[in-house]
Amino acid sequence: MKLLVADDDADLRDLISFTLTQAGYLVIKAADGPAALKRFEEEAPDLVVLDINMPGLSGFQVCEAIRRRSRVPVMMLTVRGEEEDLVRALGLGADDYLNKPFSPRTLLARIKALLRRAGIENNTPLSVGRVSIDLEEYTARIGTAAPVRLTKLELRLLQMLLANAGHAVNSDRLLQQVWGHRSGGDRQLLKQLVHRLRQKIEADPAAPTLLLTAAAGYKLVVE
Amino acid sequence: MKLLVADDDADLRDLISFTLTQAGYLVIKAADGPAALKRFEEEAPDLVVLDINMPGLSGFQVCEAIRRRSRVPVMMLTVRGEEEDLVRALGLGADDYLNKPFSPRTLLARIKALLRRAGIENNTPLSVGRVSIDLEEYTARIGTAAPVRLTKLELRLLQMLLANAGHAVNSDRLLQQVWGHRSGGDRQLLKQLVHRLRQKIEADPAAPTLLLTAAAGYKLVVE
DNA sequence: GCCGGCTGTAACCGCTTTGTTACCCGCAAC
DNA sequence: GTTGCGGGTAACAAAGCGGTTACAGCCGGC
Repeated sequence: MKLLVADDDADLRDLISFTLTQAGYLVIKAADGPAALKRFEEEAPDLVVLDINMPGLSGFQVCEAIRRRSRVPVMMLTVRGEEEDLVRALGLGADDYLNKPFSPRTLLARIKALLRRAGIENNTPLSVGRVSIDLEEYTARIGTAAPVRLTKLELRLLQMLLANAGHAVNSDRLLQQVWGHRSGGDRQLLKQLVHRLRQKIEADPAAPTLLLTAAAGYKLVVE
Repeated sequence: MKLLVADDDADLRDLISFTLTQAGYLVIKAADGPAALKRFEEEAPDLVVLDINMPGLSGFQVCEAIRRRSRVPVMMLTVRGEEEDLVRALGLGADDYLNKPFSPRTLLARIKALLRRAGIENNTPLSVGRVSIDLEEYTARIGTAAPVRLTKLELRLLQMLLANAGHAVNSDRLLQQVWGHRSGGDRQLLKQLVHRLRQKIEADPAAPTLLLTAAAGYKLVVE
C-alpha cells in the first residue's frame, strides 16, 4: 500500500512518514505542491495526505489536479478553526481532513478508515501523447487504433512506463513497481511481460517503435 | 432521504434537525440510546447521526447494535480531544465523526459526503435507462418486461451497480457494500450472487447483455 | 413438525493469466 | 574462434478466476 505525503514542514513530514512506515505502508514524500503532483504521477499512490499550506501549489490546487484524473482518497491537513478551508477542501473532493496538531495515532486511525472505506480503488484514464490507458476498462489505446485489452500486470507495466514517458525506467524499479518486492534477480519475468505487452501494442512486435529497450531498462516513446 | 439523529441534548438535537430539514432531509429524532435503536428499527433511516454520550445506551453501543444488522452510514458526534472515543468509534464501524462543537455547515458537508460515498446520495437514481428498481417492492424491471422479484442481497447488488451505471465497480467494493465487512477473500459469494441475479434479469443468462463482467469487477450496461 | 425460499459453501470445468524453462541470436571480451 | 552475457522468443506448467451445478443450513410460514 503506497501513500503520498505532501507537507512543506520537514519535521512533520518525517513524523508522518515514520508513523506510516511503522504501520507497514510504503511512503512517498513531497515537500511542495509541484513535487506532490509529480510524485503522484510517478508513483500512483493509493492515498494522498496533503497539507493545505505549501509553496508552489497549495493543497487545494493539488487536490483539484489530482481529482481531475483520479479518485484516490485524499486527506487534507488543516489548521484548527479555519472552517472555510475545511468546507472548501471537502468541496474539492477531499475525503477527509485532520486538524493540526494531531497525534500520530489519530492520523493512522483515520487513514485506515479512509482506505477501508475506499476499498482501494483506482479509476484513472491516463494519457500521454499517442498512448492512453484506461484503468477501469483495463485497456490501452495507441493513437487512433482500437483499444486493446491488457492484463493486470501488462497494465501496471504500461502505467509505470507512461508515468515516465520518454525516459528510461530501470528494470529493478519496474520489477519493484509491478510485482511489489521481488528480489532483483528475476529479469525473466520482466522480459516476458515486455514481450507480451509488445505483442499487444506494437504494430510490428519484432521491431518495436513504442516500447523500446534502453540501457538497464525500458522506455516508452510517445511522439 | 431519511436521517436519524440521536442526541440527549435537546438544543443540539433541534439545531441539527433544523439544519438537515432545511437541506431537504427527513429527520427522525431520538433522545437516548434505546429510543435511537427503536426508531432505527421502525424507520430504517438512510443515515444515522449518533452522539456518543447518551443515557440508556451509549453511542458506541447503539452503533454496534446497528452494525450488527445494517451497513447504513453512521456518523458519531464526539468531544474534541477524546481520541480514545474516536478510535473506538471507527473500530466499531462508524463511517465518520464530528467533533463538538461543530458548525451546521460542516455537519451538512460531511453528511453529504457520507451519502455520496455510500452510493445513496439524494439523487441516486432508482432508474437508469432500461433498468429500474423498486426498493419497497423488492423488484426490478428491465425495459418493458414484467417486474422481477429480487431478494435483499440481489437488490442491494443491483442498486450498487445502478448507482454506477455504465462504470465498472470493483469486486472488493461490491463485497464491502453488499455484505458489509467481508475482507477481500470471499469472491465466491459475489460470484454466486451475480449468477443468481443474472438468472432473474437477463433474457439469456448465459450471454449477459446487462450485467457484464468487467476487469476486476462488474458493470451494468443501461443504454 | 413440514415446506419453500434465501444464503453460504464446496466442487468442477474451461479459459486466461502468470511463472518457468529452454533455446536462439548478436555482440563484446578474451 | 570461443565464451559469456543480455535480450528476444517459444513452449509448457501452474495458478487464478469466472461460470456453473449441487447441496446444506437457516428461517419464516403453514
